[in-house]
Amino acid sequence: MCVDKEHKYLCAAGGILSIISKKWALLIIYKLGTRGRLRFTDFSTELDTINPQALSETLKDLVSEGLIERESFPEVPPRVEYFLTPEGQTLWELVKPLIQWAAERDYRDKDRCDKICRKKMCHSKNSPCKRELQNERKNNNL
Amino acid sequence: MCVDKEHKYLCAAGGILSIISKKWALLIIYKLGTRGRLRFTDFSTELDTINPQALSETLKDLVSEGLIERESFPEVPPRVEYFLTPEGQTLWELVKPLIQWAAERDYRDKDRCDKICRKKMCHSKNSPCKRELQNERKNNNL
DNA sequence: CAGTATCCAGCGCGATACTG
DNA sequence: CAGTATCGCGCTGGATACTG
Repeated sequence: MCVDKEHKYLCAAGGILSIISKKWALLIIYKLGTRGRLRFTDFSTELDTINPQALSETLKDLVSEGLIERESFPEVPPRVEYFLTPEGQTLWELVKPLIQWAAERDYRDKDRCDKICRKKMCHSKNSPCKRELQNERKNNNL
Repeated sequence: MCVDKEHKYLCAAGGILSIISKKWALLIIYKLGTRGRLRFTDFSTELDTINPQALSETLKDLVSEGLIERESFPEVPPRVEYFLTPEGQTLWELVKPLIQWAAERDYRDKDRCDKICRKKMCHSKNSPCKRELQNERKNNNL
């Protein structure tokens, strides 16, 4: 596998992709990078109603990738915290400028942000974008 | 839309995701970043049998994102070249360290590369990985 | 050569209900 | 609280054939 150096690089890129391309993975890393430790439900509220199923899966993936760590406290009610591993922090340092670059692009082209919002981040029922869209539609149908 | 600064950042991340998460987009940028100008069929051979349909769509997306540019020459047979725009080069500069980081991880953990290869990069019929996998299976069935 | 047209499969993800 | 179980849809991307 990964027969030559070139192909190895492609594999590596593929590996990053398989991590990053999960819809919520980068945002989870973003949140942990800026906020520090977070609990399961923190993500639910922070990430604009990601559903527990997708969240659970993505967290597991990131844990098994060694990018975040899970610490559970033997309390009632249970408490679990997630945080970046050193390796995750390294990734975060690389991802941060990427997000900043993206934010600047959006700033220069305001329509982009809206389009992206609609397409990628506003599927969830109660997201701010979704509500705005629903209002728009209402008004258009009048 | 993008109601507050935080949400704007999430949108930006979503924008990056929508670009990057296309299976072949990063690799196209990688190839253009390292090779310079490339033609349509160059990608087909460079990228281990990506199919023309997916390639065509991804290229269009990247063009409409302003990350790459398409130049067609009025010749017979037709010739078309793709290359990074300045904006695309900026992205490439940000993506490069990401890929290097990924390559180093894979180097430390050899199994990772194999797994990723299988999962993400070896779907196409004639990829080196695919052929190796088929051989493996044959041997196991003996 | 540089694509387009079609058809189809897999799965990522959303919604919802349930549990230790 | 921190998840798991189940179901279903839509989109991405693969294979193949065709065209200016």
